[in-house]
Amino acid sequence: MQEYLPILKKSNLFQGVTSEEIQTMLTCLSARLKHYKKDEFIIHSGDYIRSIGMVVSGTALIIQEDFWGKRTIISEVMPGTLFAETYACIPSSPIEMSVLCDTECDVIFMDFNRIMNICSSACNFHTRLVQNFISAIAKKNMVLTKKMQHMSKKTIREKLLSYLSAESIKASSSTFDIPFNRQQLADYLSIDRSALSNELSKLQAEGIITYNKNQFTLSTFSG
Amino acid sequence: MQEYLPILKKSNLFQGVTSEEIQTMLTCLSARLKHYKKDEFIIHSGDYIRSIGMVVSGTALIIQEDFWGKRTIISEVMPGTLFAETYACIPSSPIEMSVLCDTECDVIFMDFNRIMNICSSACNFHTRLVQNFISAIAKKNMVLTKKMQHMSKKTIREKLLSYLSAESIKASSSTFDIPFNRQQLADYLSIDRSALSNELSKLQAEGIITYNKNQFTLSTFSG
DNA sequence: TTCAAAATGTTGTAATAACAACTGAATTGT
DNA sequence: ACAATTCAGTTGTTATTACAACATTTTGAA
Repeated sequence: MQEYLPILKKSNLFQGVTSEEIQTMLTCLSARLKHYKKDEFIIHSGDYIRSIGMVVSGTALIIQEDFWGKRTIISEVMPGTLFAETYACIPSSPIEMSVLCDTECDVIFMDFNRIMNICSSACNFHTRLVQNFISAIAKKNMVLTKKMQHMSKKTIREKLLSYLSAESIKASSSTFDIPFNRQQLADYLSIDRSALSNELSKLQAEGIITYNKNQFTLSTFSG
Repeated sequence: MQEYLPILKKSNLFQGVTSEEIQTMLTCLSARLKHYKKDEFIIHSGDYIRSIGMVVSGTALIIQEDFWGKRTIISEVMPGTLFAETYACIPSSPIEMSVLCDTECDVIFMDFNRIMNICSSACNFHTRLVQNFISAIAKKNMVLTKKMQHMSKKTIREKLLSYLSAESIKASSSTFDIPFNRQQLADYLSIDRSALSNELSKLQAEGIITYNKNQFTLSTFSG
């Protein structure tokens, strides 16, 4: 498993932990490495999850199948990223999505109970691990909540203003840069790109915002 | 603080912990009780959060103010419910919402670091507390992810089928009950109620679903 | 049982969005 | 510098949605 230490070290879970400490931890957690072929399932929808997984080589896809068998790609899992961690925290709920290898993959599994139950053998960095883990879940939570606030608005205009307002507040300035290009922003808000461009133009024409490329400015007074 | 033990006992955080154990824990966590008047702020947007709060009497509102000062109610906090817990996990991010008393409120605050750092004085139920806490955050995460999957669909029909499909899979049956009335379902999916009713009628006319009150059945073959 | 209120369904219309097709600007690689 | 490609904005058309107003059904209390 040592060959993957550089990736582990960069991961959110092991942030701030040295390579040596990681090695101790992996033993302490009885982490196990498993290899998967392309198109192989790592997790099937309906499984009860007791371990968290981290892809350390290759990429996997989180997919969901609806009642009629139609598949939707929820997200892509890159090396260093955890998956199934939410369901590992709630052992009584079966997972409602599948994890499928997009390429050959190597995955490290760590038992959730071992993560949570501080080991008696005095693994000093365990507390740090638990905090990183909680932090990762909390961050995901934050990202989802924020997105939800924009998405729950009914019109493109409202969605946009909600998003831009949040970015402005985050930047503590009425002028700020956004991290998306137009297509990405449209995807993020689940709207059409051209409709987005169109609405931005209108907002600018009405003097509510001004923008240039990815830099936006909100007007203090709209009238 | 003893007067609130019944509420604490029923809360997610202290689930499965006896009243005596809770009292020990509260001491171990140096929990403190604070009283607020109606319309008083418990948390201001921009604050850095180090404690999680639990309302034990009264109700509070989670609100957000946008760039132009327009307020939106995000949710209501009832007795026994935690708030600000996500931000407590990420001390470097200021909170982006405010918590405002809707009525007079009593709130118990517990220091996040004390929750996370297992006390040396051998408080046996601490591990349980941490697990409950993580479970609460993970559940919120699950709820948000699920809702997001429906909301990210573009048409009412797609949103509805996504929701109904998920409920069907959860129930492991093509026939199932939903926990919402029409208005609540419309609010949940951020769509208009009459448009929702209308689309349900069409789906039934096309033989894709059948329903009666809150019981729905999905058709295996749509053609 | 009867009545009022609440919940659900229906219809038409105006507003809004998606989509397609296109233009022009900006960016990139050679 | 040039061509190729990506990115952003514009326009017109069609599809979808919100909204209002009303009809019907269900519910619950008197």
